[in-house]
Amino acid sequence: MVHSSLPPSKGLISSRQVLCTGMWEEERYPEGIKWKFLEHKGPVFAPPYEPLPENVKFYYDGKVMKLSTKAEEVATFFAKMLDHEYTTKEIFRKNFFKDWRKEMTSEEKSTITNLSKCDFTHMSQYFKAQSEARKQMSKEEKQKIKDENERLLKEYGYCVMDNHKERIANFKIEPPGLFRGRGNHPKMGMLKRRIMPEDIIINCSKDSKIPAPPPGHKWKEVRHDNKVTWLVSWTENIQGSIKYIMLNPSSRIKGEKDWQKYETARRLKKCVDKIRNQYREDWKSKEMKVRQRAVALYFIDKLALRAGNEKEEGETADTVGCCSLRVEHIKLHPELDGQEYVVEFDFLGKDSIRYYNKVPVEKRVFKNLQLFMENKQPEDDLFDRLNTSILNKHLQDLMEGLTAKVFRTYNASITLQQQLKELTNPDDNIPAKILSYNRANRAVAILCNHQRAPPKTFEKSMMNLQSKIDAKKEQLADARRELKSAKADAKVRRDEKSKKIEEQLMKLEVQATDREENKQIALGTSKLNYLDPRISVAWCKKWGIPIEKIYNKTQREKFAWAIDMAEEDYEF
DNA sequence: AGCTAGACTTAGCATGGCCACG
DNA sequence: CGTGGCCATGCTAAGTCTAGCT
Repeated sequence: MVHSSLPPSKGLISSRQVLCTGMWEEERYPEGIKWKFLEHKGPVFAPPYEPLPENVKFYYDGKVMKLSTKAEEVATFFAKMLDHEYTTKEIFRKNFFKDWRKEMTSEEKSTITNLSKCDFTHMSQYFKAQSEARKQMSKEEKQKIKDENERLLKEYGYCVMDNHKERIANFKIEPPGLFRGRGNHPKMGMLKRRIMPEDIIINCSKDSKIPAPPPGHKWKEVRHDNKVTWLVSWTENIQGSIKYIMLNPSSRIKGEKDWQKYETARRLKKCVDKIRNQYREDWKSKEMKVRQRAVALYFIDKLALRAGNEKEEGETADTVGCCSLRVEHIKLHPELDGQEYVVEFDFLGKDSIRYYNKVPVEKRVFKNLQLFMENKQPEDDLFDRLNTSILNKHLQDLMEGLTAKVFRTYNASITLQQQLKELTNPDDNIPAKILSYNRANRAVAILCNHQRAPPKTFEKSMMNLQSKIDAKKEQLADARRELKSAKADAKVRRDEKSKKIEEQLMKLEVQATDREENKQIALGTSKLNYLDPRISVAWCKKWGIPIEKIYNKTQREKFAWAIDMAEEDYEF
């Protein structure tokens, strides 16, 4: 209804044909041109601050204090987070207080000198009551909000890029608030300021209807850059980085890019043996730089580690990837649990997610690691002669378009394909086959270290499921007893009933197994970002599994190109 | 060669709507 | 008819990588 005026396949099929000849870029969009026409309505700004009602009080040092609007707004950000552990953290409090004071009037600044004397509890209670009231709203009131959201989406949520009406991913500007980084972030608690039209750069085509800034305001800039895909950008004040409004994954421009990514990974498949032989040779190189590069690449390939760019110290949480590993992140065990040459990894990766793994490696790798660690302090770089730029330049020489992250995509996708082959039992019914699919998916998630903390309700929900299973077992026993005692003419019907219950039981048991195995593993990220969707589509076709069992609505939209093009014999 | 800005992908967590169940 | 749990979705932080500069 709302998406492209053309079926999703149309543009893609024609570009596939040109892509295969390597002409796609040149033919449709010469030299990095991303579009010819781009029209949109601009961003939706965060709602303005609504001052608190008079009866909601803030107390300083036990006394009521009326705050200026600006100071009050920032105070409400803190009050809304009061239940969170991080409002007790020193860094969070220090950063918050510093930024809050900047918003205060000079009188406020001279009075409010100690955060510990600030009492936000009344404000906090007010917000809790508000959110409670929101939950208690009548159907009509809720519907009204829903309608308004839909209207907003309809007006601002779409753009026209070339001949397609496309969904925009994030057309709402991020509201102001307190920055919460992941892990031990040095900037946690800082004030994320309100974005104004004057901060906004609009990107659209010259011949489009240019979006109007809100009354009384101006855009920072309107530009017409068709070498980029974004519609709107602004500079964020915490890290000083640029934020963008871009298209939804279902859009042509994102879909084609995604497809290209998997095609690059498939090209790696063709030369990965050669590359592996090469880096194994390089373990013996006379040059330290070459050895380090070769060992790092081995880790990236074998363990699906991220590249590991350098980060500015003190600006972000202390996390690492392969090239930025430090001596303190690995332990060498000449022998461990009956295995030789074991490397024990323990470090924080992206999003401060812990990577912990004990890996037996080849003797040569082990000896090299010992060499790299000689005469170094724990906080020294393991690969002191290497960085991602050097590594990627090397990879580029091995294969056009090859970078470190392609190994993750390649290894994830090839693992899924292998595991599906290995685990799918042709005689299984649909739920059992889906369990096999999820297990294959799980193997990938483990490889990519996509872990999650077990859901808070995990134990409880497992118990609920188990009691459902027990009840179903009872029901089955009853049905069987009835079957036995039934008269001949009722037997067939009774038998059918037992069969149906049996199937339901089986389904529940499969569900329990799946959930148990999935306790600490997140499948979503690999499914969305690493697994060539054509593998899954082909598998569904081959075994007669409805695609809806594997991909939800959003995922089907994102992977429309694959659903459309992959046949059951597709090979990654 | 090294550095930084810029553009784009990948990531986990919070939220809220919906549906099964009592 | 209300409630509790689950999953889809939204949000935005945090990575990767390139291009362009010095």
